[in-house]
Amino acid sequence: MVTGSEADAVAGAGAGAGALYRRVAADLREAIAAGEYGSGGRLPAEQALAAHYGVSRGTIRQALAALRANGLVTSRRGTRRVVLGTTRVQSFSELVSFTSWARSLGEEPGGRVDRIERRPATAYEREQLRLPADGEVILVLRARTLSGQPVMVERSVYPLWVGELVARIPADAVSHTEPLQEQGVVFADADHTIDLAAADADDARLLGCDLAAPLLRERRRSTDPSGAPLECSEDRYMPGTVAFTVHNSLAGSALTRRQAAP
Amino acid sequence: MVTGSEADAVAGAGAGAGALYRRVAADLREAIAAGEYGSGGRLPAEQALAAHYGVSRGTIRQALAALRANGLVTSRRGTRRVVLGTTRVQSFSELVSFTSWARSLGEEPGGRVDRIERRPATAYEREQLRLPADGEVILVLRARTLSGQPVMVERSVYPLWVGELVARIPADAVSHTEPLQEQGVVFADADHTIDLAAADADDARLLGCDLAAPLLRERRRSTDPSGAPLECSEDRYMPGTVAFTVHNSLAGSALTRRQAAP
DNA sequence: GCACCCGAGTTGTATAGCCAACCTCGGTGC
DNA sequence: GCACCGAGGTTGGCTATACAACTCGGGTGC
Repeated sequence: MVTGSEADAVAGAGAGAGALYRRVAADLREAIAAGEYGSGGRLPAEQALAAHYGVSRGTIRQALAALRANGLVTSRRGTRRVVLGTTRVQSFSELVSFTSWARSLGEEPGGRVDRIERRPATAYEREQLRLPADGEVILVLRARTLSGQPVMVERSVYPLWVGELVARIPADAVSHTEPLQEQGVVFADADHTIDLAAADADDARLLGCDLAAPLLRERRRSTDPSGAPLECSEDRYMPGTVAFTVHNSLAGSALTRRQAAP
Repeated sequence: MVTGSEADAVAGAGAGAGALYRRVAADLREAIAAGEYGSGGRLPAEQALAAHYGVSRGTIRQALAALRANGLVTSRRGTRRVVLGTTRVQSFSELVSFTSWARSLGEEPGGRVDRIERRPATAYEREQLRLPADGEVILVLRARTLSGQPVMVERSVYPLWVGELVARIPADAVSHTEPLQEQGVVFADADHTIDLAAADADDARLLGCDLAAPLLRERRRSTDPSGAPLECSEDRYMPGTVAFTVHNSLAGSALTRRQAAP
């Protein structure tokens, strides 16, 4: 947008997310995606945007910081911001949840629980889930499909209080995060580690690939808003079905390279 | 820190990076890494930190936003921040540059240019590097080692003005980004796509693996501070040598899942 | 003993203003 | 034609303030 002459552009953009700066950010995202400034084009100055949206410069800067973190625009002292790309940005739920990701692509996601077991936590799991020495966990092994095609095997390890909720979900439920959310279990932060793994017997059986076939592996540890560990999962994807993308920049980044564990 | 009673803790922490909030952030990072608040412990309130460091609450919030983006602390309305992890955070250069990453781990990085060619850009490269229809590029194929062991094959495609600088670097130079930086070529933003690829003849020869062996692939597009494309690279890692880690949260994230290209 | 409510503490959002650092571009001088 | 300089425009950084929204624990009332 940023074309009209009135200052109520934000109100006109609809009551999106509550915060003002989020609505401004969403509007700018749309404008960029629509190619309103072109690729490599320049954004209006902060002051101009502030005047247009009828908000303070601080609010505009908050909105622009979000766009910058997503790799949509550059940002350097002395020059107007430059459009880097028009990449559509996915919401957090599309990241943590295979289901909402698939749906946002127009694909038909599916899932089927293969096995649930309750057992003592391994040392690794105790550390990740911050459990005591005699802590127990619930492991859920689940095959995930895209339009009927098996695409990923998910091994999620939950602390008991979450696992017991998960165990009550029907085995062929498409989504697990949605029913959990309804019961007040909210995923807020996640750490991901991406590398490569060889298919074991379960993977081969559920994905229909050979034993020891190479798979793209994503290990994930999720916490709720209070920082309490909710889940510790290992997902293995069939090659050629998904890729992970990350943006980072000089001014703060979330991506790191790591030496693989032995 | 946050233990003394004086307000000049920042000055005492040494003249690190110029900006105040960066120094505060660095100091808090250290304190967290030292386990000063424990894992799952609570940080002091913003006001307390502001008083301690002798800065305004706004500056403290800037510092804390950086920690939060790196997944070190949570952040929700109504409660003090909670320490999520003590993950060491790498600088941007350790991400874009294999060399500084390896050095920060105490490993001995190496590199050897295998081949340099100048050729017309493919359609994909023209789009990524924003080149005209008859644009040309310089391709550099390079093997990278860790303590002598071949670990990664790097295929970097540069626009001519960068490629000509790269071509002047000795074939066995350890780092390419450092000499480039000295000549004013600064990497500021990068988009990464991570998936899996099969080794081709070059990979097999340089890495000593079988043809079609599975490799972890990272495709990268880097731009300079003005948003001008600098590089468009495809790196292939031997399995078990590196993993990529990412943090994301409800409040803005850089990671996305993508459907693999056909 | 239990549910409820209220209030203190804390972070989120928004505003306003100031100065420094920096980039760009046009004009000047040679 | 070329190098240099400077003015204006723009973002980065920092401060101060105010209020809203939320968490959590303790006290009250039943």
